[in-house]
Amino acid sequence: MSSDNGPGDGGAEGPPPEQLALIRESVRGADVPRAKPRTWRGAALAKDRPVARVLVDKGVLHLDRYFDYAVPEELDADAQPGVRVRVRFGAGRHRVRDGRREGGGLIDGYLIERRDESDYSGPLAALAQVVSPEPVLGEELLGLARAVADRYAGSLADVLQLAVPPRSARAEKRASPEPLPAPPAPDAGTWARYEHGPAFLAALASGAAPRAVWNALPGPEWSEEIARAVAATLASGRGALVVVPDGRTAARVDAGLTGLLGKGHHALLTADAGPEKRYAQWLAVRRGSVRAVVGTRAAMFAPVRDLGLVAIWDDGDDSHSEQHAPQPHARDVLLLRASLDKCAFLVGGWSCTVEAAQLVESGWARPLTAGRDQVRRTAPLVRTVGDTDLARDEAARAARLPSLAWQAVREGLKTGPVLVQVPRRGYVPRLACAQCRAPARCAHCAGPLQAQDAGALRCEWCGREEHSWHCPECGGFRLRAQVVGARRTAEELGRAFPAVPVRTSGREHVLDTVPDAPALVVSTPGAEPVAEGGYAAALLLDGWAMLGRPDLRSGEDALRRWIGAAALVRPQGDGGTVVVVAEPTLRPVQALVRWDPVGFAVRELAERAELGFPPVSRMAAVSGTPEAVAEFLAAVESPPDAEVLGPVPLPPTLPGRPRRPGAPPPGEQWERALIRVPPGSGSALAAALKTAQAARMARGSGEPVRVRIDPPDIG
DNA sequence: AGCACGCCGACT
DNA sequence: GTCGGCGTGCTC
Repeated sequence: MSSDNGPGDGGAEGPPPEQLALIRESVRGADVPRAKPRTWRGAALAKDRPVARVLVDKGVLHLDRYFDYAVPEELDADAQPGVRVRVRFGAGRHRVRDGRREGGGLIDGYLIERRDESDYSGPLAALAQVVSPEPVLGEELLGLARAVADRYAGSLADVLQLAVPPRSARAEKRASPEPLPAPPAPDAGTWARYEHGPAFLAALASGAAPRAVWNALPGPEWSEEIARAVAATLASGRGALVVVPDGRTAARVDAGLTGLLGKGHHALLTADAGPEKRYAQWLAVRRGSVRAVVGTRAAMFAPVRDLGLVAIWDDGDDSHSEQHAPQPHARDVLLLRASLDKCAFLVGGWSCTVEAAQLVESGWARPLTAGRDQVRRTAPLVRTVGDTDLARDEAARAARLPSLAWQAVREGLKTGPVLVQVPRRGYVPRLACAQCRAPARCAHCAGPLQAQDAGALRCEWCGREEHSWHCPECGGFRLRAQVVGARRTAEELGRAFPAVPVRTSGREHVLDTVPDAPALVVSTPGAEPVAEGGYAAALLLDGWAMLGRPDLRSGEDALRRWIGAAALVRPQGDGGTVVVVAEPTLRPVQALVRWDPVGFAVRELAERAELGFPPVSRMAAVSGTPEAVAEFLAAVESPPDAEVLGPVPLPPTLPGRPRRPGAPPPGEQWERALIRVPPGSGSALAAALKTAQAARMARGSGEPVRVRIDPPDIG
C-alpha cells in the first residue's frame, strides 16, 4: 500500500492491444479475418475515452476481473467512474441485430474507469444502461474493498455487496443537506481520567493520526468519550467513523454526539432503519453532507469523506463478525482503513481482546489506560464463590446458591436494582478436567477434545485420538462435562424475594434501561439494561458454563461478559458489589477480581503465540465434502511454512436449524481442515487460497468448498 | 453457472 | 451431407 504506483494497475502486463489482436488472428489463420468490433462501427460512441472498465457484480465466478465495454454516445455524460451500470454478460446466444451485438442477460455492475482503449482484442459490447448517475463507488471505497477481498481470500464483488447498499431511486432524488461547518474542538471532559487521554484528543484535533487501544473505565461515560473523540476529529476538518456491536449501543453513542454537537454533524447507520432511509443516510455520507458516522458492522464500509478517525467499541463482541462472504471482521476492516487512509484508530472497550493487546505489543498502537487509583475509584467490589465454598455451604446446596450471593442480593436490593447474569441457552457443554476445570485439549495441536460414542477422546481439529489424557495443569486424569441450568436459579431467586419486581432481558425482549429502584433484573450476557444510577449489585452465575466452552476464547469471552455486566454496577465506594460464582483460582476470575482485563489479554496473547493460535498465527478453515476438501488441499499452493490440521468431520446441520457459515447443508456430511501459518505468511496464504478457489470455480468442478480466514469460532 | 463451439459417429 | 452426442472453454 506504500508503493508509489501500486501493483495490478494493469499497465505493465503483455503487449499492446493491436498486437494482441494480431497474435490472435495469426493463430486463428489469416484466411478468417476477425470482424472489426461491430459496436464500434454500428453505434455512435463517446468521443472521449470510449471504453468503460466494468466490474460485473456476479458473485465469485470471475474473481476480481474487469470487463471492458464500449460507451455509447448517449451514455457518455452519465457513464462516470463509480456509477452503477447494467451490461450484457455471458457467452449466451450472440446475435447481431441492427449492427449491435447482443447476448447473455443484463446484469449489474460498477463502472470502474473510463479509458481510451481496451486491451481486449475482441469486439466490445456496449454498456446497456447507466442505472443512475450517482457515483456510489469512489476510489477509496474500491481500494478498501479490494484490500478486504485480498485479506479474506474473497471476491471483490462479494465485498462490494456488503459495502454498497442497494439502490433506492427515491432516496437518490432527495437532496442531501448542506454540510455544517466544523465544530470547535471539545475540552477533554472525562478523558482527563486517562493518562494520555487529553493528549489523544489534542492529537485528533490537530489533524494527526494517533492509534490507541483504549481500556475504558467502568460506568456510562464511555459513550460521551467516544463522542468527544469524534468531535475532536471533526474540529480538524476531517470525518470520523464509529462501529459498535448493536443498535442499542449505537443509540447511546448517538445520544452522546447529539448532546455534544447537536444534530446534523453525524448519521446513524443501523439495520433498524428501512432500506430507503438507510440508503439516504449512506448517500448523505458519501456526498459529504454528513461528516461523522455511528453504526453497526455494515457501517464499517461507510464512505466517510476525508476520514480522520475510525473507532470500534467492544471488538470482542461476535456481532462485529460479518455473516456474509467473505465474513470480514469490523476491527480488521477498520485496521485496513486506518492504514490505507492514514487516519487515527481507536479500539475501545471495558475489556480487552487478545487482538487489541497484540496491536499494542507489536507497537502499532499505544495503550490508552487509566491509572490503578482511577480503576479502584470506579470499579465495584468483586467477590468469588468457588467449589470449595459451595461444598462447605449447606444452605447453598439446598438452594443452589451460596449464602454470600444471597447476602449480596439482599443488601443490594435495599438501595437499588440488582443484576443477575445467566448464560444463554444452547451452548454446547464440553469436556474439562474434573479437578481444575481446565478445558481438555489435544496434546498434538491443542485443539479441543470431544468424547466419541465409544468413550474415546478425539481432537476436533486434527482428528487424532487421545487415549491417555491427563490434565497438563494439575495432573488430573478424570474428565467432566460442563453443566447447564442457571435460568432455574434466577427463577428461584425471584421467588425468594417476592416483594421485589423481577424484570428479564434477553434475546427476545431486550430492555434498554431500568429505573433506579429496587428490582431483580435477570439478563443474558450482552442484553443487560443500563441502570440509571448504576446497579447496587450484580450476581454472575454459572461461570462454569462460560469457561467450559471449548472455544479458544472461552476465558477471554467469560471475562468480557462479566466485565460487561460489572461495569454497570456502582463503584465500590458507593457500595457496588459483584459476586461471581466461579473458582477464584482461574485466570479470568482473578482478572475480574483485580479488574485487569489488559493484563489478562497480554498473558493470553503470549500463550496463544506459544501454542500457534490466532491471532499470532493466522488460520484458514476449509470445509466441504470429504472429496472436495481433499481435492482442494491438494491443489492449494500454500506457503512452505503452512501446517494443515485435519480434516475432521463436522457436526451435521440439523434440519430446520439455522445454518452457520461453513457448516454443511442439512443432510450432508462435511469435513473441515484448518491451515495455519506463522505471522507474516497470512497474505501469502490468503492469495494461495484465492487462486485455488478461483481455479476450482472456473473449472466448475462439482462440489463447493467454503474457505474462511480467521474464523471466529474455531474450537 | 449457462451456453456455444467443435470434433466425432449414425442417419435420411 | 447433416444431425446431434457431450467434452472444453469463455464470458468484454
